[in-house]
Amino acid sequence: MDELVTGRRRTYGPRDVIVEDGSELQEIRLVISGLAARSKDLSDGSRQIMAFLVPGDLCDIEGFVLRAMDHRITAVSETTCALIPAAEIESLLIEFSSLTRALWWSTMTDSAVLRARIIDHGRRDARERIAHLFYEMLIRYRVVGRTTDHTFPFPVTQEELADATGMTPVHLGRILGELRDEGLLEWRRRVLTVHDPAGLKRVARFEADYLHLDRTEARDGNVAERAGDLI
Amino acid sequence: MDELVTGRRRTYGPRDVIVEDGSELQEIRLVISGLAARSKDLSDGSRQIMAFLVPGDLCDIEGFVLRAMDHRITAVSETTCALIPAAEIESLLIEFSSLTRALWWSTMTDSAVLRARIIDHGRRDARERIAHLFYEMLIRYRVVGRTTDHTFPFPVTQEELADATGMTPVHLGRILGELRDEGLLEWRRRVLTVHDPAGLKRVARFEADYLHLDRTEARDGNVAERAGDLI
DNA sequence: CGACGGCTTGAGGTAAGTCAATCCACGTGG
DNA sequence: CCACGTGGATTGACTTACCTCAAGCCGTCG
Repeated sequence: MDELVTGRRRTYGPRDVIVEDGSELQEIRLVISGLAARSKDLSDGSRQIMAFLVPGDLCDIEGFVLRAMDHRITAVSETTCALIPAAEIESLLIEFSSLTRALWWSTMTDSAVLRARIIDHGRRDARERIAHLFYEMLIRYRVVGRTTDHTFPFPVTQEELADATGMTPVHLGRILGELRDEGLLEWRRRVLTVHDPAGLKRVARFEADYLHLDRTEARDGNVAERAGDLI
Repeated sequence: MDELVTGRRRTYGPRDVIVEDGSELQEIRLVISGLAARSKDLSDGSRQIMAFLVPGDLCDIEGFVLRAMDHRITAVSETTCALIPAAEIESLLIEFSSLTRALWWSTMTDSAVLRARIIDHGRRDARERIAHLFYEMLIRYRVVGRTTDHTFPFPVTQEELADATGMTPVHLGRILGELRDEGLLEWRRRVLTVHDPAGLKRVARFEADYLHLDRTEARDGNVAERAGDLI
């Protein structure tokens, strides 16, 4: 690794954007000094910082493996990064078998989902969190071909759902009742039925980018066909 | 991938533990059917589910790469997994250069930190979250050799810190004042001084396992020397 | 039939949010 | 060297989202 960081460097001032949300990358950045932050700006103007990057941390391998960044990296204080050029990385990818690449890709998307969960907990209220989780699960079940409409078995208890969304079973139950009364969904007998997907997506303030469905390197290329109406 | 899943399988009933927290792994599990959850049980009896695993998701590559799991995986409904034996995976690792392995390891520890953040947000209050973040940063700065005592430059604004801990700058400021008044720490002029590391660790309910410091495959093996007193 | 696990409903209580004023340190220019 | 402006921190009064405890309900299974 050391030999890679001897190359080109770049220094960013406080609040400078190091890697833009949505960008496709030609190089990987390694923090040499300073402090940077992974963050996501939400539609309502709030922001969630998901991680701080200290010297020695890599900024954007996910952008490289997944093709597009699903969040932004900014300098907090003055920060200098080593730029590891595309060529160096490409040579790495060549040594990967397709299985290795699939594993790599899978862990990256897992992290992306974790980041989404952090945003949920940090900057969304109970309604939004529940809606977001349900909508995400709907898409994921669709993508793996476990359902073709807006219904799927979701065999968790309210207590488990509360543990996932970081709230009390009691409060979860209340909000669930609201969503039901509003005709958005029904969740009875361990089966979830989404009556109004568009409405659910709206209350969740859902953005699908973090699932990286467009570039699925996995076995099926027909994601659009399976979940296109939801994204 | 398909050819790997033709082998041995195992089925788990609801609430069965699929992979235990802290275990070292001999095989990787792939969810074939059912629903599983990554979760962590906290000392106060509460639990945080960090992700649901649907068919096609891998359970425990992190346990394989990082050596020990930092959380637990349980079946939610009846779940069957394909067991991919160690030998298959070892053969993968052989094709990795040490650089590839370093990258791999780095993304895995990143995910672990993300999971810690989810636990923070879901199951800890403002005090605990702030304390936890500060303590984690202290350790990370120590590990990369940026400080040797309990002081380090932490040049973020209160607003940024609030965005990271998922709260309001106002509330953050109040709690910060409490921690200061209690003599735990001081954070002035962008420099953090931890007066009482043990106390801070206690209010954070900090457990170091998720940082995977024991098995650092990175360039320095002297983590214990650098941060041993904190863990 | 009763028992049990899970869901629902209700009445308070508390942590954290909102809005807004004030304060303080620092930098800049007259 | 002081006046001023600015970004960030602090303080206060009030509101709200969510929690706690506790009782009641309902479907399932023995």
